[in-house]
Amino acid sequence: MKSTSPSCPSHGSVVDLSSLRVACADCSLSELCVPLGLEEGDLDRLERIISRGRPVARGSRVYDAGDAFRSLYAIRSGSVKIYRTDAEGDTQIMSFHLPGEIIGVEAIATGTHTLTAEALEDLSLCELPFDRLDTLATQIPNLHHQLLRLMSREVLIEQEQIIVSSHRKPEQRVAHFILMMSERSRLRGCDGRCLRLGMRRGDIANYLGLALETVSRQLTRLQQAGWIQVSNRDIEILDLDALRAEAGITASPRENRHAS
Amino acid sequence: MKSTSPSCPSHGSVVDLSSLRVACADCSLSELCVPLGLEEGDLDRLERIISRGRPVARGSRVYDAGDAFRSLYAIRSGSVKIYRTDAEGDTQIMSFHLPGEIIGVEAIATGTHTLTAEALEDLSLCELPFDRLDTLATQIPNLHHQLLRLMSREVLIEQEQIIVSSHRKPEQRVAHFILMMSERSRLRGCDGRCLRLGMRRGDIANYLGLALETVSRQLTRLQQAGWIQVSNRDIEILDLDALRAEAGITASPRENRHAS
DNA sequence: CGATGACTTGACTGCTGTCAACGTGCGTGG
DNA sequence: CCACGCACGTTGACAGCAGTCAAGTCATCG
Repeated sequence: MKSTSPSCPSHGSVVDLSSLRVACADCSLSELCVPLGLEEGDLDRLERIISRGRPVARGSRVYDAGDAFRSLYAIRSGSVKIYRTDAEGDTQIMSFHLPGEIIGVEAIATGTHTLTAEALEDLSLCELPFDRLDTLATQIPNLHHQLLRLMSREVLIEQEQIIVSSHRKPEQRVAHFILMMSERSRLRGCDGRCLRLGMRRGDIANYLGLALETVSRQLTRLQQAGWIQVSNRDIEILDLDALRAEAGITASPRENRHAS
Repeated sequence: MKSTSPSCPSHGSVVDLSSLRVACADCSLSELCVPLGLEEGDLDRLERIISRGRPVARGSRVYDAGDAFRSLYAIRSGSVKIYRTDAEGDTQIMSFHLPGEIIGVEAIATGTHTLTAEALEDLSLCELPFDRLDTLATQIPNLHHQLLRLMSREVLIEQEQIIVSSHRKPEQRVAHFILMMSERSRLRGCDGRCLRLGMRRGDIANYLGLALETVSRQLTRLQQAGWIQVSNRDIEILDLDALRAEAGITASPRENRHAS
């Protein structure tokens, strides 16, 4: 089962540390992040409240369920899994997040985190204190809109997940998962054909509501069909159209989901 | 299989038409709706942009997928199902909504409705033009917060649904569904022990990602166990604790989900 | 009162979860 | 540098449950 390992430069190389101090305007992720659509001066004011480059080691938490909600976080590098632990002690993974994405939104309503965000790899984050962000939003209409859109987008993403996890069969879920991650990688500037999954098979299975073995079997099935090339946690997409067909994707407004 | 029909006054009697013109402050649903937390004067300004009492006949649409997004709608009476139709023509029900709840939030990000909202019964709605609401929100910080919380709550609700539909077994899904609807009825002032479901079995099945027959079987099973009493679309809850146990509910922050 | 659609119940099949064994890669320590 | 151990991943066997198909019952409305 040894195969030509899909070797993409992707994010094996973490963001250069020297870049951690750059301004939002110069950040390679700025198009994905909050500043979108802001004027020069407004951007300045926003930047003043953001603290950049907070590092989080793999396995550590960005925030824990039960923590008071203080900030949103923008991921600069690394990836995050967000999960909920119920009273029985089962954990249920709600989402994975890649650089350029903003996490913490779900806590705005309650003021308390109900979910836990854990680093799948070493992270670097930008912290956006919410009270100040909120105050600023009342002064900068564009920022206000950006916040609303951010949350509305979250709703859309979750709707997609509801459909996938309640109406799709295992093969469709796995294919969809690969496509989704690929698409989001592409937004970050990666190839899109190649992706490195930061999470274990069990995490994927949990996220998709499947058994670990089912995910594994589907991956080998997709590989045997020639649609993808799997090597450990690296996946190369060989036949995008076939995968799309497999996922049951037709003409959904995909560009609206993780891009702005 | 004929049974003592659970006869609750609930919303068999629709809201008195004469009440449709009342101000938000006098509306029995005001605690569930936007005005929450607003000052006297602010409420006035908000009310001026709301048009009240738009009727929608059962089976008609409040908005259609593809429509331009113009307004949010608060439900005054009746119930709504919101669904998505994919390119294969399959419809997938995303949510049901009861009086006091606000629909349309998911379209804010894109500016276009991606879902269709259809009346399960005759409806009366309040329309909240979004551009004016949005403008007002920049002037009234509390309204701005209320909008954010509204959307964040939507995120929480959908998270719950993701968990239920991807991690729970059929018996848990059905039990959970009954509890959820009951809880939301209770917020509207109904008994909570009795509820009338406006939707068909097929709708419930679609929503929960199950086969129609599975829903039916689970309902009869719950009835045979003595937890509930089913009579057509009326359901009476006989043993709340047993149902909760069945649903796998333990100590989730339930009060944060549909209440403010 | 009949027709139509909604719901229930039954029989059966296929798929997915579970359990279990085996393979593989990686890091550690000798 | 190699050997070992451990965690992760894959593969196989099997059983149970949910989906499908089909028939039958019930409610609603003209």
